[in-house]
Amino acid sequence: MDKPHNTATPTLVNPLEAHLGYQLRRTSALMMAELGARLARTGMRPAETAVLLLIRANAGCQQGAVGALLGIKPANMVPLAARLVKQGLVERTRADGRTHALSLTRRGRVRAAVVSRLLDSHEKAFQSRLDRRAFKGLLAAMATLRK
Amino acid sequence: MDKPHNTATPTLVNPLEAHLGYQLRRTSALMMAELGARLARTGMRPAETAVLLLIRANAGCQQGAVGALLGIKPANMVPLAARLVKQGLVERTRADGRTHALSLTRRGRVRAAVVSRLLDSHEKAFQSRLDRRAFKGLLAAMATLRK
DNA sequence: TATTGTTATACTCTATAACTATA
DNA sequence: TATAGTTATAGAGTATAACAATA
Repeated sequence: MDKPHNTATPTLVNPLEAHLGYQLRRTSALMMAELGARLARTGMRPAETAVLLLIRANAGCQQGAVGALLGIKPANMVPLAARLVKQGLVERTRADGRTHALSLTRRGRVRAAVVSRLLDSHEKAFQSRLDRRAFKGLLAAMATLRK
Repeated sequence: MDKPHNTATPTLVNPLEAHLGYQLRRTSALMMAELGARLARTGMRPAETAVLLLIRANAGCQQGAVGALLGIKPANMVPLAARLVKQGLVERTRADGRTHALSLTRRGRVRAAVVSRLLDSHEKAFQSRLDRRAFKGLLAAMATLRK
């Protein structure tokens, strides 16, 4: 009974296995990593992408409204929006003295089309692992958890 | 047709609504925030909690094995484990010249019992919003997405 | 006075590269 | 030569508090 190199790592018990919070975090992290890899060649971050697509769908919207919908705090929207403006993707026009209306520039529309396709194929890669029923159930369950 | 104060924020269209990646991220963030609030009074972070409970369930395990199971890179395990040791919750014993075996100290076991209860009530608060079928379906769907 | 946006700053988690020591 | 762990550093996202300007 000698004990040689102890080559295989012993399989550990994971007490978090059946926890929603843990599984949501791991699954979300996996998808975010995959998305990040796809977005890398555009130089855009996931958060910037979300904001860009939201502005495309809501031309003239306010910065704060975008943040509220995506769960991004006003203080964190500032540098995020500034980067998009700096890249020439988003245009800010003064709506009144304290509000900025956001719209895509021509270049922003081109970029949005690109990232939209990237995002769609990313989503499809994961959705295709689930049948329609499981997919709908997953979205419904998450909506219930958030309500 | 005058335009008064434009009081209500116009409801925006969210083109990410039906995206798994987006919903997983939002739902995960919600649960993490709730967990963070519960853990606040213990002074522990979510990641530390996960490691602590994993060590409790696998006394004598290696640092690298814990990281591998939780998806934490070796470089990031170092300060995390060091903090647990520093707090007197985890004990490192030299297994061979290059491996550390991790176990809970007496104080670590007490702490683990506390955070375990906190985690259970956190989980229960969310699981109770779903019926058993939806809960099982949710876990199964996430397992499929990760496989 | 309430709302919109801003600045500054800190925290948590993650990522990479280069390194040491041991098997 | 491969493995376990480490150091240093950067990045992404989020949080809070204090503030200015405007309605």
